[in-house]
Amino acid sequence: MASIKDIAKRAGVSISTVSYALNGNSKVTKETADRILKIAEELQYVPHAAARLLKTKKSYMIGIFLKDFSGSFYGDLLQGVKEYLSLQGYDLLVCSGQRSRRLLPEKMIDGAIVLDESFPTTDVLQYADQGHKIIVLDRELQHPNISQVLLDNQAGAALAIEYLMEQGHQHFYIVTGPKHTYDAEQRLHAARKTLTRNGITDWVELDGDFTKQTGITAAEHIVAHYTKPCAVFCLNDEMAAGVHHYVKHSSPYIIGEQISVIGFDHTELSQFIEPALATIYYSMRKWGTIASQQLLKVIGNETVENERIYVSLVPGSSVANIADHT
Amino acid sequence: MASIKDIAKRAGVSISTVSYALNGNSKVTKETADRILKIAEELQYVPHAAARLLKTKKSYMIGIFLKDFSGSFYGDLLQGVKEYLSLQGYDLLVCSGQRSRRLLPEKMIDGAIVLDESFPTTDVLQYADQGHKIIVLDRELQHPNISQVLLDNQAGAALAIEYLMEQGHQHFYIVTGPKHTYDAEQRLHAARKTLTRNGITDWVELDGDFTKQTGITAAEHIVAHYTKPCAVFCLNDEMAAGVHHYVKHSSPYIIGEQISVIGFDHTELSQFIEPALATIYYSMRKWGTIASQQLLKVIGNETVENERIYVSLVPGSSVANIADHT
DNA sequence: TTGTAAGCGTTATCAC
DNA sequence: GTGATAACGCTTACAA
Repeated sequence: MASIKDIAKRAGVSISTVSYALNGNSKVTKETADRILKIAEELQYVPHAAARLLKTKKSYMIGIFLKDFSGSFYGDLLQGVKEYLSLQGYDLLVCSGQRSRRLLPEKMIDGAIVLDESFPTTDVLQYADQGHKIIVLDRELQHPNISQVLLDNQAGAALAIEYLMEQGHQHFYIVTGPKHTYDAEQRLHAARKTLTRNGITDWVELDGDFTKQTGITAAEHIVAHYTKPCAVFCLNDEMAAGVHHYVKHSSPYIIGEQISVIGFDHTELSQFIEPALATIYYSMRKWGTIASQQLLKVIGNETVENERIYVSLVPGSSVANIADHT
Repeated sequence: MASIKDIAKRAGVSISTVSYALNGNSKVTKETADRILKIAEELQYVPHAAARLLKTKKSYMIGIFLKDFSGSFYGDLLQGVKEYLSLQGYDLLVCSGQRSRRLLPEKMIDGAIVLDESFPTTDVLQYADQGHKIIVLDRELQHPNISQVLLDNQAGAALAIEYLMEQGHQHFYIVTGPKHTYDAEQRLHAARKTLTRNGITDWVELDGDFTKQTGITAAEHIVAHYTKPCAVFCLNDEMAAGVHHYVKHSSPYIIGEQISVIGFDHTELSQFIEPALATIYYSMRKWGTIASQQLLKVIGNETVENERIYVSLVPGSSVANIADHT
């Protein structure tokens, strides 16, 4: 494990000269620099990241904190983050779990992107107070060292409900998401508001937690109490897939006829199932790109505005048009 | 940003006493230790990871290197790795891309798990030569610092082909995977061998690269040349989903009747589509767990045997039983 | 039981 | 242009 000291010895120069040469400092003559570089090559020299970091206080690594690694949910988001950071000379570390959160205060990473509701807000704020730069994707926080890049959940939920109404629906179910998570709460809030604003009172809320299983459980209830055509707004696609599956295989009803379903997130799954799931689309990749842009700006001490990721409706035959039937 | 120096000053002791207290060394009296701990708390002291690493040469971080973050493919694998490592006091960093590969030689991580065919074998070997510990999930390598945990692709492919034959099939397609990737090559090799061993010569290989799109392209070919019932072995589920989709929506044929399909990997998708996709199952989570167990053993300088992850057949109605028709 | 001091591998500020 | 040397924050003999 060669260090600059070894190189210095071999080249017959001092370690500072080696350091300069390695970092392309023009102080050192091209000749000695070349000689040093060659020796470094021979010795398979690799700088010791921790030592450099200790001195420079810049790791050029960014951490993104996720609740877990499950599902295909984050693939494109990560891809977006990674590509942008890579372009800017930063590395991405994907982290999950309590322990890894210490990477930020321990200064292993230059900044963090948080999409993990189990990451306590008090900790986020404390780190920010200590001068660490953070982008939050899952909560609203006002702090000079924190910036937000949030989904426009409210618009999405409104779009979903309005679409169902346009198709003639009047009887609704909402399958909710995990408590105390930003996206789920926002979606639920906007769905209620949109229904109410349109004078609709006939809706039932069923508990969900964004898993397929709770979609199935919700569907059991809906099927058991079925009396008339209804529309189900699942606060994410995964639950919508659960509803879809149960209705299709364990009920006499047909998705897109008696029972309509719409989801949220436009996951790959939603486009595979049949009939195709109506859902709310947004670009995961863009979300990631913008979040990382913001983070690097914050790190560079630029002031940034909070950003919002816009969403759009993807119609699907999982929603019946019953406008004529009313 | 408090350091042990600040704590020492405040507590009126030396930095070594602080260090001892912080690390629970019994040398220091409970009283002073408590006092120091309390001050550390007040000052919101967090150790500087790089400084500690520089001295101890142990980061207690493990890196797993993936080709990309796409798809839901790795979720359970990562979960398995993370959980085991966490139990053992290690942190997991999920990495992708060239730059991050330097984490290993730069000693930021104590070991690596590689599942990324674009990670050059020469680099892997070089790092191993330099004393770094590595587990490979995607190639066969003999080196004291490297251990392998490989899927039993050959058994899986044989199971798939045998299943198709049991169901009476005699006319085959194989949709292949990306060139030069271990899993794809192994699967293809075993499929050919199994067919040949059973005296079957009627099969056609169509190029694929594990994406849905190449499944669709393959399906176009199969449909265009359709003359008699046939069975398609896709070397992964994603392509099988592509075949499935195309046949279902853009051909007069029916999956599980004229055209049978079997995949590999037992992805979530495979169980959502209809008719359910026959496929080859293995536990991603177990793969991850075993890989991380092996890695920690290698790091602890234990010698380990290479491991294999076993697979099993998951029948599905995507495969027709045409035994009676022959 | 506590303090002193060396050292981990770099970078960076000075002299020379 | 090059070389000592201090410093980054921590651990750990060794001394007191």
